[in-house]
Amino acid sequence: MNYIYESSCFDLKQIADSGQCFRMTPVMPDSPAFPKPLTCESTLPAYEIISCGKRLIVSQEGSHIVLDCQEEELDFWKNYFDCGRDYEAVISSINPDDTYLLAAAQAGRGIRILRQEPWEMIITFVISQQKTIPNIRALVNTLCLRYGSPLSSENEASASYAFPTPCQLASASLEELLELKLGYRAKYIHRLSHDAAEGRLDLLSLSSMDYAAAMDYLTGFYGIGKKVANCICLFGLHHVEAFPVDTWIQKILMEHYFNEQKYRHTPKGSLYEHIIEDCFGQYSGYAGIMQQYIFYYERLRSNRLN
DNA sequence: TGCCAGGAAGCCG
DNA sequence: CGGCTTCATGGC
Repeated sequence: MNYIYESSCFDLKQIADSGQCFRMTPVMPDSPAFPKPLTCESTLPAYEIISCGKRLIVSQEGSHIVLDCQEEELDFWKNYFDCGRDYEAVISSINPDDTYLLAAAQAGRGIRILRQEPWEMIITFVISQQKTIPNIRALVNTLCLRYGSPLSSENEASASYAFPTPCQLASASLEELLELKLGYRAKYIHRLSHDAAEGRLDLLSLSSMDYAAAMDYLTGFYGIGKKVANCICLFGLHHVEAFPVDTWIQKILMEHYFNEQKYRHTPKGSLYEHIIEDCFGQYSGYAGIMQQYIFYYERLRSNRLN
């Protein structure tokens, strides 16, 4: 069934390119799942998304977002896209002196911070370390095909697969994971799967924690450092105050927010934290959204969006 | 054209 | 701070 959601701050392609979700699969116009266009001409991007074992076909024509899903799952998907938040207001709150952030938010004004499954985010961002985004996509997809459950479908050949549960992933041996070219991340994934399957990593409890507690909890596990924990918090637990610092963000902070004089006495180890506090602390409680704008913008300008 | 060094949404010991 | 899996990319 098709449902329409209206928003001027929503862009499927920007969301797909924003580096938070690696399972938005473009649906080809020749596919039977491709949505019938509202108007005759525009048949632009359509994507399939699987989350929590649910399936959505989503497409867009201007400010009309077409959600093709079961009626009882509509609220789930609206929540997934963070439809309860006023992104117009977020952008309006940007400090007018910060011209870089203004430009970034303008370029990525259709970005949403998705509410993805915590377990999927844990594994996805453990995989992400020292990998390119296309590479991450391929690896996550492989895990789903190999270990995930197919969703109910007429023909099995074109079935969509859910992200594997902890138990399903734990069924893979370390050698098996190494064959998938996961490299040194294989041992992290192997142990995390067993931790989750056997209850040492308590996903339910994790979901009830606030940002600080979740960071503390997550970084206690093998293979999860501060950066990955922040990504899990931001994209899996919707702690939008989380501000992951990767190599792109480091570059941006140094090029656009660093001041030689101001930080000349700041220890190198805490430099980024200080810059973030000084420049993004004013967006108290939602700085992570600004992080996404600048991350997307820098990659867009570098022509690195694939 | 072919090769190699540097780097990729980092983390562990 | 060195090491780590693999591999697409850019410079020479």
